[in-house]
Amino acid sequence: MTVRPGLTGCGVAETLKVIGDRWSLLILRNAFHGVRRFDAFQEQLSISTSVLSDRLARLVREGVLERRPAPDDGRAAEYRLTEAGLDLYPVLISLNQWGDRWRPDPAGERLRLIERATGQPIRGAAVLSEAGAPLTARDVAPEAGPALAPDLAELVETHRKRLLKSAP
Amino acid sequence: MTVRPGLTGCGVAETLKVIGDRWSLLILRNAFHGVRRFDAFQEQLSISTSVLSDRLARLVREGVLERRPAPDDGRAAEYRLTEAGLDLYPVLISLNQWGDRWRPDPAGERLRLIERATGQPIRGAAVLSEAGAPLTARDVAPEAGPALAPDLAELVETHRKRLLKSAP
DNA sequence: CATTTAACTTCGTTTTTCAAAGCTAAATTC
DNA sequence: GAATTTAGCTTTGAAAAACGAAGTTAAATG
Repeated sequence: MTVRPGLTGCGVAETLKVIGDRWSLLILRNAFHGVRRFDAFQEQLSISTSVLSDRLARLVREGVLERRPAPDDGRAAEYRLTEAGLDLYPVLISLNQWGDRWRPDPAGERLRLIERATGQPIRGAAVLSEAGAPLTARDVAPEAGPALAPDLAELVETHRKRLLKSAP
Repeated sequence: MTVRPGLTGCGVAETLKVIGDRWSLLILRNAFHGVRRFDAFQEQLSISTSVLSDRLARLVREGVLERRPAPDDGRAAEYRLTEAGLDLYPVLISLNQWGDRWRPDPAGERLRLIERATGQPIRGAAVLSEAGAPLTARDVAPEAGPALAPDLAELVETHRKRLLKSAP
């Protein structure tokens, strides 16, 4: 996970620096399913101890998981989602949604997500307008802010101008 | 990107098989910013030609990008987002949103996303209830469907029972 | 027709990732 | 309280991936 030139200065790149390897998101998926212990993660994912150890340590360092001693066993540790970790929920839900839609399983549904308060299935992840209406990529135009990486900013502005000229 | 045992049978894992490496999401980010040509991707990302070539071919094979001859230059090819590719928009927006919130840049905003129809900034990505209200991870309980990987299903059901016993 | 350009391939090297085995300290069993 | 098991790492040699540089092909340019 070395930092490469040109891969910073954008929210996507910054997030991928934290969870953009092949294991972190699967570890976090399990964390969202209530997994907390080293051996429970390892049992689920067929991941080697060295990699799991490394990934957990990194996620802790990045503030996504919190490591605390297990209350019932002095050897064991619990890894729990922090507020920042919980805030990755839309990422996981949107990944799950895409997989369900574009890589469906002929055997049927994989995961049903139910709103606890009502017992109803949730609608899923969406990009929303200020008014709360769902938006597609075509409905949105990006604008470079002051902190955007310069080469990306140029790209974004070119794209924005092109969008302005085409049909809204 | 070898398929590992136990990393299938879940929407998240299926999606990560397509875009879960270090480059694909950055390539797609640029595609959403209007980049279409091999050399334009390469200029933006500091990626080697061999890896870029491989990733683009994979994304085409997976149905996320479409490769077509460039209309203005017989040598060149254009890589454009397919419907499936456009449908990854919530993934990218939620990644961007997390990066902006938890890895802010002191210099200010990076990317502003504007709804084209209204000119207003968008609200962003969210997980929604059936009624359209935003939900956090704590508001949702997962339920295993018939196609969920068996070991994950066990986990999910355990977690669901635990949730039922705790405060809603 | 010689040169440049777009988009790859190939190749040898460096970097990263991996699985398997070993380690340590706490808990459990006898 | 010695022996064994367990949780959670480290270490290590091997495998995989990514890298840059050079080579390839076919179209465009001059």
